[in-house]
Formats: sequence, structure tokens, C-alpha cells
Amino acid sequence: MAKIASTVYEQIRTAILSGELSNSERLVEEDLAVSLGISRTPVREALRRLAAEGLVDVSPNRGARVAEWDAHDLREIFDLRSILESHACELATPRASAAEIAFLENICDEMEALAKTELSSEQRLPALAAKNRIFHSKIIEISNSSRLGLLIETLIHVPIVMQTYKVYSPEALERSLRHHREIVTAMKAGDEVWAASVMRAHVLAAREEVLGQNEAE
Amino acid sequence: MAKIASTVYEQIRTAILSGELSNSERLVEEDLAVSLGISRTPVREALRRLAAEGLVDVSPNRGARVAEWDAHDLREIFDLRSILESHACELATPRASAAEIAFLENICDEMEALAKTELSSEQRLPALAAKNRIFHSKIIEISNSSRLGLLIETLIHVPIVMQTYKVYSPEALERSLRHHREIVTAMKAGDEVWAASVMRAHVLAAREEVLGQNEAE
DNA sequence: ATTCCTCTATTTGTATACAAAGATGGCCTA
DNA sequence: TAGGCCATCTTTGTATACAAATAGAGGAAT
Repeated sequence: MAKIASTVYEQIRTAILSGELSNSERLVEEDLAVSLGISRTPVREALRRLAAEGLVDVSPNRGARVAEWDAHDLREIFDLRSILESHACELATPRASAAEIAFLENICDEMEALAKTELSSEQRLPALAAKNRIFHSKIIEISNSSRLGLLIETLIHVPIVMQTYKVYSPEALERSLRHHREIVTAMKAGDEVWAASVMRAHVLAAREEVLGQNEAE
Repeated sequence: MAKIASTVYEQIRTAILSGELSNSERLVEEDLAVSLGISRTPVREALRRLAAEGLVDVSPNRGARVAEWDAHDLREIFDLRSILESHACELATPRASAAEIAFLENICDEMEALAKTELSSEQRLPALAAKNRIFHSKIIEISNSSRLGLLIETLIHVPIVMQTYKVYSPEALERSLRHHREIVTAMKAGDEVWAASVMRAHVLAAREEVLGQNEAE
């Protein structure tokens, strides 16, 4: 058990991303430590790591709180995602192998099948969100730019971004799936401008869905 | 003295960025601690923070080393900078006030004056590099996107990027200054496409200078 | 009653101690 | 002599102890 710090980091992180901890909740080192049965040292390390990723805010001598995002933050995040992920598409298109295209097509199939099932939203949406993440990650992976991947990751480490599908209307969901399909088609055709453009539209459309929901609150 | 960790973080960071520590040098916590007259705890915190920024690599149970960058890394970094900084220009152009434009023009004046002086390179280049950083930072500031600023910062926290001017030929330096001037002209004209295009060219030109130098080694 | 101040309790920041994992070097064997 | 194994030594990871700083409550003065 050589890395308690990493374990507790993961635990706190998933707790934040799932929304379990939210509302700028205070994260007291000692409390977390005793509740996990460990000392403050690894808890502290985990919190600083989360702070570096922007998931928690730390003030000197005043401790850590779960970070909060307002509409302006979300706009920034989706704008940057639209730029960076479309760039990933551009890089990925000439590099994608037939197998990788097939992999992406397969995810499209699975997501479309999931969308058609009669399962309740509570079951369907997490599954769709998971496939969605795999789809986007795969394109970034194909783009072969590790730093690009890191930049995008820091942007999507935000609860509401991780759960975008939860706020989607049925029409928005269908449009999203059509975007995925079109991105793969464009990549298959070797047209990186097409692929990048659809990806940009895809993320900007998501922005409007999320912002509309968020501002209405 | 409530923040030893921040102080030592700055010290190690500037040591790395200045090239004082380099060549994947090992950073032993205890050694740093005794040489600074403090305990390992704040040293450790500083190292983890630097690791999160990508300035050092840490392996579990094996400590920290100064990070290294190869030509592929540099290509990635400059490509992403070209995209993000041109986006910053695009956002900044419609927002820039007359005073901000004047500020940027003033930096152009100062840099051109510096370039003309008969000072030795050792004196001139650091001054130019400092002004250059201010120029780019100012545009990011005007763009009013804090996250964009953070993303760009993580990219330029790399020694060779900080010292780009050191590898510039006289022609490249002159071109760089003309780019700056043209960016301000475009922003003044309210033409964000023009401004963004020049910025993109500006960073991509820098990429070729640095890569040409680096690959030749 | 309100404001300001002080005192205390809580919480973070740093130091030190100890445990565990890696690296190093010498010795033994083939 | 080369290669592998064991012991030791170094270095990191975690726990605990202590110091410094902040927040909050309560009381005094106006």
C-alpha cells in the first residue's frame, strides 16, 4: 500500500465529479483524514493535487473548498474545448487507421442503440456519458499530442461537463449522436477540415444546452 | 514567514527556467531541504506543485527529476500556443480599450528601441524577453478568459520557450518585432481575424526558429 | 443595540520521527 | 572474469508533534 495519497486523491476526485461533494463545501484536512483512517499528510497532498487541477480552491492558512463554476466559467470551458477538440480532430484525421475508424464507428452504433432502448434515463444516461467520453478520448489519442490531451482533460474535469448528457433534451441528444456519426464520416473521408468543423459545432451546441439549463436555474 | 513552501517553489522554479538546473537532474528532497535550511515538508510540496505544472517528473518512490523536452514536445507546445494565443487575440480585439492599445504600442516602441541599442546580447536579450512576455500576457489579460491564460501558462513554463529570443537570428528578431507591431495595428483596426492570423504566424515562426536550433544540436 | 476588541478554539503550516521501497556495492558462485 | 544474489545504505512515503494563523464567540464600551 505504497500510495495512500493517490488513493485518497481518486476518492475525493470522484466524490467531487459525481456531485457528492459540492456547493463550495469546505474540505478540512483532519476531518477527511480521520474519516479515511489515515493521517493528514496524504490528504494534504491529494488536496494540493486537486487544487492544481482546479477542482478545489485553496487559500493560504484557510484551507480547501470544492471549486465552483458560474455561467462565465462554463462558457470559457466550452469555447476552449471547441477549439482544442476540433484541433484534435484535425490532427487525428490524417493519422487514423482503418481499425481506429472502425472503433469509432462501433461506439456510434452502441450509442445509437442505447438511445433507442426503453431504459429509464437513470440507467441510460450514465452509459451514454461513458461512451461519449470514450469517443472523445479516442480522437484525442489518435491525434497523438499528449499535451493537447492534458489541456483538454483539465477543462473537462468539471462536474457539469462530465454530466452534460443529463441536461440534454431528446432532440439535443439525437443531434449529438448525429454529430458523432458525421465526425467519423469526415475522418473516414480524410477531410480534416470537415471533421474539425463538425467537432467544433458539436461542442458549441453542447455549450448552448448546458448554458441554457444553467442560466435558467 | 507563513509560506516557506511557496518561496521554495519559486526558487526551484526559477532555477529550472533559467537553466540553472537542467539535464534531468535529480532533485533529492533532503538535499534541497538542508541547502535551504528548512524541512522536507515544504520542499516536497513545492516539488509536487512543479510536477503538476510539468516542470519536474516524479516517479513513485523514486523521487523527482527536472523534466526534459525533445523536438516533438516543442512542436506540440508551439502548435498549441499558436492556436491558443491567436484565439486570445481574437477575443481581445473587440475588448481592447484605447489605453490598452496604447500600452501595447508602448511595448513595441520599447522593444524596437532595445533592439537598436549597441548593448551586448547578454544584456539586450533578457530585457527583450521580459518585454515580450509582458506583450503576450497583456493580450491574454485583455481577452478576459482566465482559463485561456492558465492553459497558455502551463505551455510556456518550459525553459527553452522562456528563452526563445536567445536562439533568434537578427532577421528573426526583426520579424518578431514587426509581428508585434502588426498585431497591435490589427487590434486597433478592430479586425480580429487579422490580429489572430498575425499572432498565429508569429508563434509558428518562433517554432521554426526554435526547432531549427534544437534539431541541429 | 451595535460595534469593536480580545480570547479561545479550530485549522493550517512546518518540523521531526519512523516505516517501506529502491539503489548500490561487495561477495560468492560458476 | 562475469553474473547474480544478499546486505546495507539512501531516499521516499506516512504519521505524529508542535507552531502559527485565522475564525468565531463573547463581552465591554459607546
